[in-house]
Amino acid sequence: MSGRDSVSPPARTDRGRRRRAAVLDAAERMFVVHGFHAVSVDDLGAAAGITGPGLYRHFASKDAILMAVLDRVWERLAPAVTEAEHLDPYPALERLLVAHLDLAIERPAALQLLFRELERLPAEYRELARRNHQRYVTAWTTALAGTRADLDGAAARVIALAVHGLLDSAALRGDVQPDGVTTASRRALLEAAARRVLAV
Amino acid sequence: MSGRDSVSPPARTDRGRRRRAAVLDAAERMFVVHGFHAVSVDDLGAAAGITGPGLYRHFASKDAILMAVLDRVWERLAPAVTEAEHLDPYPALERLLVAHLDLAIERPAALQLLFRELERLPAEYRELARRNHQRYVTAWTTALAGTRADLDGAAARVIALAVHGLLDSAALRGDVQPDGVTTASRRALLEAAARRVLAV
DNA sequence: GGTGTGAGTGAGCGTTCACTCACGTAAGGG
DNA sequence: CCCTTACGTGAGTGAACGCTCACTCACACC
Repeated sequence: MSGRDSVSPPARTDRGRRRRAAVLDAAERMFVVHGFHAVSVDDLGAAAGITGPGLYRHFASKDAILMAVLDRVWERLAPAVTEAEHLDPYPALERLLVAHLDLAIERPAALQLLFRELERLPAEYRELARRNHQRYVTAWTTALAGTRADLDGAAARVIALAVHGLLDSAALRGDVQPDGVTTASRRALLEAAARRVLAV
Repeated sequence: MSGRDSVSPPARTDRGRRRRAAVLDAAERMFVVHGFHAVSVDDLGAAAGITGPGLYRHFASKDAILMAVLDRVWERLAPAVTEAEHLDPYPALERLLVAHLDLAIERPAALQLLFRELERLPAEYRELARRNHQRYVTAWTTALAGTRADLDGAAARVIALAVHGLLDSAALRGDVQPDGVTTASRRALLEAAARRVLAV
């Protein structure tokens, strides 16, 4: 992800940039809640304040909107991954945990979206997205296996994915269906739960 | 869930029953992996050995197939919930954990399907499904709050949902994208992780 | 004040989808 | 052996979808 041109005409004005961001915000939320196929371009446009076809001034296709959403998620994660790859296992794990927790609280389940809609992306992009996701999981697995002598690589991978599921889905459900828990205390609860699983 | 007639003509022959089960198996897997909207009735039929329209001999609609899948999941869970509601907190939590773990290993993420596709179900059925799901979460929350003095109800609910996410998504990813971990050891890893979060 | 450009609209095209219908077939009880 | 009935097919229908197109509007800049 990240970088493909031809995906959308670059925004040239402030208004264009704001609209583009509004579309991505709406798309991220709606894709997560309803699924990509269930959201029509008319729905998307309406949620962003324009008509459906108006989207095509900002994005080349409906697929391109999904790709842009995933790009934006990855851009939030990439720095932590790069740092983690150059750190010792323990600080690496800390860095990754904080990054994922931040993202899960701020953009609930955007990562789940990546996994869920992967199959329907254009083939070339899908490979790129898969590689990035694998890089992310590998960073977690390496950091975890390096801090827990009782886990081999395969087991560490299972645990890493379990932690992702823990963070993503709990954050998502709290977001979609408010449950009277403040963001701060949800964050604290999820961090504590994740740390128990990771044993750090 | 469970119980609605008019959803499908009742199967009258053995062949009919086998076909119905085959359709549900295929639907559960495909809906989880690709999402309800991305799976056409022709796809579903083909996966079950018949043509798309042939499905309408066994189910009243595509929605009815989804409902039947969810019914089947709930039937697996309902006994544990009923039992848990009449047990002390600790044995109740054990019972629920084992039931969810079994389901997560055997039918990965079928419960996630419930949550994911809830929005698009017919309204009356959606309410029923929501109530059942809430009953399930409430059983977890009650059992957890009763065994952990440090958690109030809202916090226990967050933790319960976190455990569900942990179990469901890790089991799903292991199923969709095999990772060289045996079912038995995945189960053991997930059980241990869940117990750490629950502190039991 | 005309002119070029980015942003947005409304109508409509081609395709895909869920679903219907008329018809064929195979199996099992009388 | 036939006749009923559940099962399955192939062709077809209406609706919804993604997307294109012709056009309008607002605003910058010479």
